[in-house]
Amino acid sequence: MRADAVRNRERIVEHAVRLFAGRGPDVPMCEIADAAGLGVGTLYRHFPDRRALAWEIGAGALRDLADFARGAREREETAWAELLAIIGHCATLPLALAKSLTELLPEDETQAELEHTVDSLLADVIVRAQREGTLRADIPLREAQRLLSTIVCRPGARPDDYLTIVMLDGLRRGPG
Amino acid sequence: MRADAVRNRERIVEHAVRLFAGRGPDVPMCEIADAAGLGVGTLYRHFPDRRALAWEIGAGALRDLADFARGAREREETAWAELLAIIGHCATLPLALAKSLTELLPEDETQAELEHTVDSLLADVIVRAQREGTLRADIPLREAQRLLSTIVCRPGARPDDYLTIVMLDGLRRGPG
Amino acid sequence: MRADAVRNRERIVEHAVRLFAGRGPDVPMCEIADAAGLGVGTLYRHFPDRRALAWEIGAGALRDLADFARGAREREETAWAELLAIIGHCATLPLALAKSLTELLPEDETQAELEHTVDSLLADVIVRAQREGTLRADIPLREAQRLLSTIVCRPGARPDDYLTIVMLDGLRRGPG
Amino acid sequence: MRADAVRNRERIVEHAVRLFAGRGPDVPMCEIADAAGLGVGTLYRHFPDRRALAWEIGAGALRDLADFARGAREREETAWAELLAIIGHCATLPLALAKSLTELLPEDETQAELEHTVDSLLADVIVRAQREGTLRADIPLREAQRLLSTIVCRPGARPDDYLTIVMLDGLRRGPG
DNA sequence: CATGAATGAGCGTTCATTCAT
DNA sequence: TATGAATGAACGCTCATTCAT
Repeated sequence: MRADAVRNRERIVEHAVRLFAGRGPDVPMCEIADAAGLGVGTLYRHFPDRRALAWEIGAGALRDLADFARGAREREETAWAELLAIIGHCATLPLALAKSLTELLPEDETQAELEHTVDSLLADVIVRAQREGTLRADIPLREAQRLLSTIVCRPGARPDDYLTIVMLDGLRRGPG
Repeated sequence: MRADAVRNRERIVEHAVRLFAGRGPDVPMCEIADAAGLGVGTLYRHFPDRRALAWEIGAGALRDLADFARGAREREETAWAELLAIIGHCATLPLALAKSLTELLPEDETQAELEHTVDSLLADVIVRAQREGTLRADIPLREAQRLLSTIVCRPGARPDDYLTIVMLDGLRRGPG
Repeated sequence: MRADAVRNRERIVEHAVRLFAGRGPDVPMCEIADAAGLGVGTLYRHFPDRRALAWEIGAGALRDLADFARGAREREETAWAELLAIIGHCATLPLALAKSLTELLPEDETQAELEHTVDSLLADVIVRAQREGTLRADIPLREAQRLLSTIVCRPGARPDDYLTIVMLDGLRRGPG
Repeated sequence: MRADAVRNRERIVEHAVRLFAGRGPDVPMCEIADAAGLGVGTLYRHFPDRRALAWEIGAGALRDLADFARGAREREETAWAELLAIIGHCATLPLALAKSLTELLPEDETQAELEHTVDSLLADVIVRAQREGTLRADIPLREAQRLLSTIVCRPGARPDDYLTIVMLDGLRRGPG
């Protein structure tokens, strides 16, 4: 792929993220193209339809998250610390956006696989944190996953906002 | 207003709630009309545009919430119990929907006033719960409001789901 | 017909004239009804459709014009004076409106007959004026009719405005 | 702009003139598009709404008129001859149409300017014709302008029809 | 490969007309 | 008889997508 084609693709994603976030999931495709300084045709060459573009954004975030989660395992001492790191990192990703975009659009193979990978990685940290006694153990894995993903996919989530703090306080150790 | 017109109006709102919730804020107006077994014209006679319909739904939920909050104050012994009751009641209202709908649409007088009423009522419970020592006091009022509204406006929020439980555990008494 | 029904009918025509004139031939029927302080149903009881209402207005003006033209013949000494009187009277009728309304709508029996009556009366004055030597005779009857009707059906026509004056100067006696 | 796009634009205007003239200012936009052998979308790409299309037509006529009036000044010997030439030329322009279209639609900057230009050019010829003694001088400039524009913006105006002839006879020299 | 013109299905909305109340 | 609620066809306009240049 030619260097400028790569640059174009990146420009598109970049501006799409900005516009989707700022103006909702219905921004006209041609505004995205305009913002990226390209013709619509070029946009459609890179992404065959709106779905593809949306998913590119979602996939990017999920890939990034998966990478980070793998790295965290090596960097951090405890599973709890991993969890904190992951939550912190999530705030830097357009997860709320990714969620709203992928919710709208029907699933496919790759999508399912990537989401599954992320789920597994999270499940892994959760289980280990519960085993090491830092994460309360009275919550079923499935529910813990949903809970964390809800927290982390809020629009405007920050790693140190009150909701996150309170939730972590509620999650630490256990209800006793 | 004629009896059947009232019934029609109710049918419209009812089906609109269902469809907005199930298919997002962009459901075609004519599908809403169809679902209610009416012509589009009838829908538009009752609600001059999509905004009006959306706001009817949002306003309905907020009014209900405000009524309930006032009632809770008389029924419950402690502010904490009030809070639990309110959160429980919220799960019966289409608040996530209301939020997503009103976010889309520009503000107006009544809207602002109603939202302000709800805010005040919530602020009131929060402050009293902090005073009585059941709600942790290290969270500024404003932030507590945002936090609660985030919890309660989640799509699919339930008064007894894990997220709510954990959050309440995190909120009770304090961080110490 | 009951007295109030007559009053209603008159009110409708009256307000229809005002609204057609002020807001063009597309004013919604229900605005006309509103303006007359009646329900649409009542309007439709009196006039089966928009055409009927439009034609009522046109017919009213034409009838009035025909009556006046007949009267003028008795009151005035010369055909030229009749012509002046008729033109003067036309300015008091909503002729421009009538024209724009009847232009839009397909012809019918009565309509044709009434228009024919008016045409005949005008033709009569024209011919007599040409005979008596006050109206230039180098204009074919048909053309003179069209010319006069154009002058007289202008929106905002006045019997003493410059266009009328100049035209009458051009018409008097002849080109020689 | 691509060559075929230019052609399309011209085709649109051309058919719009025909249809507006034949069927009034409310012809459905999609009929205009159909007549031009194009999709509605194409029509709307060239003219963002009905107003824009209407104004294109009006502006075209006014521009043409202004150009012609300037040229006439050089070509003709007397102001009266200029006037005749201008009136003759007007009959080739869709002025009645332009008038009916621009009446419907609110003013803007360019529109006002263009109309002002035309007014000035006409005023100029009128004043000079009155000075040279060929145009009767007992009509105020403003009124002469209105009078001429009424004559010339009639639907179906012809430079040699009786109304024009009579009016010119009425205007020549003076009332004496 | 990039462009942006063309397409047309689809949605929001209006309004003439009908008819239950 | 008067009313105004209901209807739905029709129109203006948008935008995803295609494809000629």
